[in-house]
Amino acid sequence: MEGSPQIKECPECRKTDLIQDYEAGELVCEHCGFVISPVLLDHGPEWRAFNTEQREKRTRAGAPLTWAIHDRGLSTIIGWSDRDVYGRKLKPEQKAQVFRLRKWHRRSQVSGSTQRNLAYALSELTKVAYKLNLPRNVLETASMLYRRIVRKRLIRGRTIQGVAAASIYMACRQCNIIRTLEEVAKAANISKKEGGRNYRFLLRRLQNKVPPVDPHNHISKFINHLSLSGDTETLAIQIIDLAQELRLTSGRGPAGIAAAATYIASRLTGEQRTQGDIARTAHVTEVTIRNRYKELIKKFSINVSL
DNA sequence: AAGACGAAAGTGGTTGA
DNA sequence: TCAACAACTTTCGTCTT
Repeated sequence: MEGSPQIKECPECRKTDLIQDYEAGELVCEHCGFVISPVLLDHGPEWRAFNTEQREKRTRAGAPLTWAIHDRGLSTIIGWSDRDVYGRKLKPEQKAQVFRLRKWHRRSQVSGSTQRNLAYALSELTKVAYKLNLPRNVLETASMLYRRIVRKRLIRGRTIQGVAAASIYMACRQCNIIRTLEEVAKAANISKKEGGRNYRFLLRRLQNKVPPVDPHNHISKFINHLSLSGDTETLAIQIIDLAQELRLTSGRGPAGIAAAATYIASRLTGEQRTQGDIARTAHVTEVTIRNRYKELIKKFSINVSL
């Protein structure tokens, strides 16, 4: 994997208050809001330490443990050079022994069809997560899900790509990272339809409780994309709060609600964006935004002259 | 001329008999 | 398995700014 150079300061305002926004998959300057890089990779360990004691306890040698590699990243590899630890050449009989060891070591690592399947699937998960700029914990969650699916023998009759995409999507939902089914399906090279089918299947069989998408989670993404101000964001969030209180959100697509709230907020703060612009970032149509926001302003009776 | 509006027909999925 | 249904989309002609 090619390494991206570590960016330390904002190219816009030269400040170093950079924030890693994993939800949007972006590196953002806290000072001026400049989005430095839309591609963000998490190279950190899988744990976090909040004080020195925890740091000491958790720090350890070796790569972080991960669910995303079939043996959890715990492998030790037998080296290929025929020399011992002191760099001396091995005797012929030792050489033969090491050769046999290597052979069986390699065979034992990925053994059996389930293991091979798992290894392939987990690399597939990693690829998809990488394409979608997902944070580490989503990939870990997806990998865990996939392991459960394999254990329950639910793969039969389904493609690895399909199940992998569904796992990723479910993991996103559980971690409150907003990615549409369409985005995930595209990254996994399958159709939205197939992704949806697999996802529903998993939902039924795993009996996972997946919280419905909260419209709030969409807002910051929309605001960023449309380069709107914090005021507008606050306002949009308030609008959604109100809408939820008035029970205007149930049964409606959360993206549509969030888009409508963003639209109203943008008009109220005078930072107008067209319905078309918002529709494109929200992946809904103008008509849906219109329907939602008509409903909203009717019930709100805050008939600000929009 | 661009954007907003709304009617009408179509789509894909859910539900309940 | 099928029909009814709700939410959403697509398309298109009209109105508003």
